Amino acid sequence: MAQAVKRLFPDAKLAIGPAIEDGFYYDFDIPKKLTPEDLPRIEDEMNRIISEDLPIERREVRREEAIQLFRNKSERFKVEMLEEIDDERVTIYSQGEFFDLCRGPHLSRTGRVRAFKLLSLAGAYWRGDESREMLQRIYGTAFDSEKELNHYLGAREEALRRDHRKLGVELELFSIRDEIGPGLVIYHPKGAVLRTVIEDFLKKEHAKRGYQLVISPHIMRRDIWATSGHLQMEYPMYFFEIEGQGYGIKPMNCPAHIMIYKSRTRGHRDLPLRFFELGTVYRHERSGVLHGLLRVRGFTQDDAHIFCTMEQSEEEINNCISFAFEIQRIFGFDTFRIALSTRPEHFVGTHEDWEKATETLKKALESNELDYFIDEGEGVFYGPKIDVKLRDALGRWWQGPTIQFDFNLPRRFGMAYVGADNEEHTPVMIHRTVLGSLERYIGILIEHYAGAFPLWLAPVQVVVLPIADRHVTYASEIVGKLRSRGIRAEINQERETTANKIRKAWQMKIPYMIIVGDNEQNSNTLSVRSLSGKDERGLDLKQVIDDLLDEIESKAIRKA
RNA sequence: GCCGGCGUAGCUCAACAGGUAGAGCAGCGCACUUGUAAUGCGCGGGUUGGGGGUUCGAGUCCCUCCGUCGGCUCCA
Repeated sequence: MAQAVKRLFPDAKLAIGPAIEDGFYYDFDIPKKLTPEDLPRIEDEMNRIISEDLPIERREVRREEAIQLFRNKSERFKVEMLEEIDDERVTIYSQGEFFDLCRGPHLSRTGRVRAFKLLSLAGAYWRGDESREMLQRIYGTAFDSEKELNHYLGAREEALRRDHRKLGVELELFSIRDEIGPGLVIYHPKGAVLRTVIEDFLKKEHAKRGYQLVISPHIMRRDIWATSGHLQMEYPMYFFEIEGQGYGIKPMNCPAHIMIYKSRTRGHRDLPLRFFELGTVYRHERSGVLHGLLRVRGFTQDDAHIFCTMEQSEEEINNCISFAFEIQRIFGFDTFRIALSTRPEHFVGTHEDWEKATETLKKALESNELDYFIDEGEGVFYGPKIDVKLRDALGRWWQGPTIQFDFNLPRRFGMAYVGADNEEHTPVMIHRTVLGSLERYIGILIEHYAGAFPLWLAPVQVVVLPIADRHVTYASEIVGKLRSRGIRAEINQERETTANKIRKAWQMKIPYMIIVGDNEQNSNTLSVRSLSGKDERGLDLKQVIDDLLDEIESKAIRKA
């Protein structure tokens, strides 16, 4: 591709162009601004290069020699890269008039490229550094056969169909509107039901495990954010004044939980203390990063802070880990990728604290026999953390739970407990979530299930469809009975054909349709049609209710 | 925030190279009383994201702001 770009745009300067998970990209500095219309042109040129079937040659040269080579072509990015490479020898691949610095390996000839497609254009900073120049990046992908390429492109379309932003509107779950503001979610009735179901479930599960529910205000004095260190870290917050006093909208819930801890003297027998809050926080995210429910400015975390002794911390973290995975499995996720993030460049606290905390997290992961990888320098400023990524039905990875160690806040807030030795000690603090944020998690669920939620989560579980007006009374009775058993049921009494009512229920991904006409009314039975199209007739209402309740209770996962 | 694309009715989209906006779905009304993925007819609906400019004339061209999409950086 780079060769094609160089042929079409001789002024283009090559930056970097690696292979990525499902394709490749290349960054260029081109005076002309590329538009999507340029992609087919570049593809044409690429096809020409493929049909030329140029041999691809690997050559090993001294670093100095390579620098000279690229300097002659005034490829400043390549020169910059070479100047920072430690190896004395580097490899250069060439094909026809084109050559590039690359570790390899490559195909033997350009004619070996089978199926490829350029996908998109994007801006990208040179070396990913915000302060460096913006380059133009071209994304593409390549496969061994047209078939595989088409399969990949099909998967991309499927992902588009499942896009939670699209489904969120179609299924009337939520919206984000200009008038309200970017990154601010309004939940419509159906979305609010979904969220409430998740919240109630979380509250119950936390109570089971010894967490205490707490609630804290959305705004807190500016000073407390100085104590916590958010101010000094220039955390992206919103600030304002009330009667001359500075306030900030909370971007985290920790200070309030710490205040609850500090509301009385704590002894070692009080610990561990586990405070859980569905805490709505606001963060001033930069406009370019907002993305549907996955990245918003206001969101609710299923947040908890555990205060304990150093000795207790390992067990507490173990429990957090098993809690998180248990819940994730119930929601239908069973494949994970776990990252342990270590000390970042900017941090508070001492080196020793960081090491101790990181070790504890490591030990907890290892004792749970979980595979993980180390994300060097990716910790939060206040402590190292474990991040869990979830794999969805389409094989994509999403940010899920996080468990963060914190030696710093307890010290900053002067927290203490009286130990068995009758001396004051500083407790250890653990921040953790099970889902992450409700907004993001709901977004992930929508995409994972393509909107067809398991019964226990479905905003509308059953829709009752009377065939004609004379069946409405009977249908309403059924709805009433379902509702009295806590089943979320609705009636569609539009004067429409049954086929159309079924189509609408199907579009709304309602798990079950109960259809009643003369046959059912006369025999006091029902017909049940499932979302997947299964059709059963002459059923008994009591039995249907029991079956529905069983399925809800079991939180069974259905295939989307 | 940065680079680029886009912004027409609630939704999906149309309107030749500038000549004062159209369709389907949805909504409303009427008819139909219906048996498992769209019944028919009719009606209403837009100061073309906001503001400014060029022009006799702007949805169309230019500037600017806002939003959004794809990335980068950042992140629950």
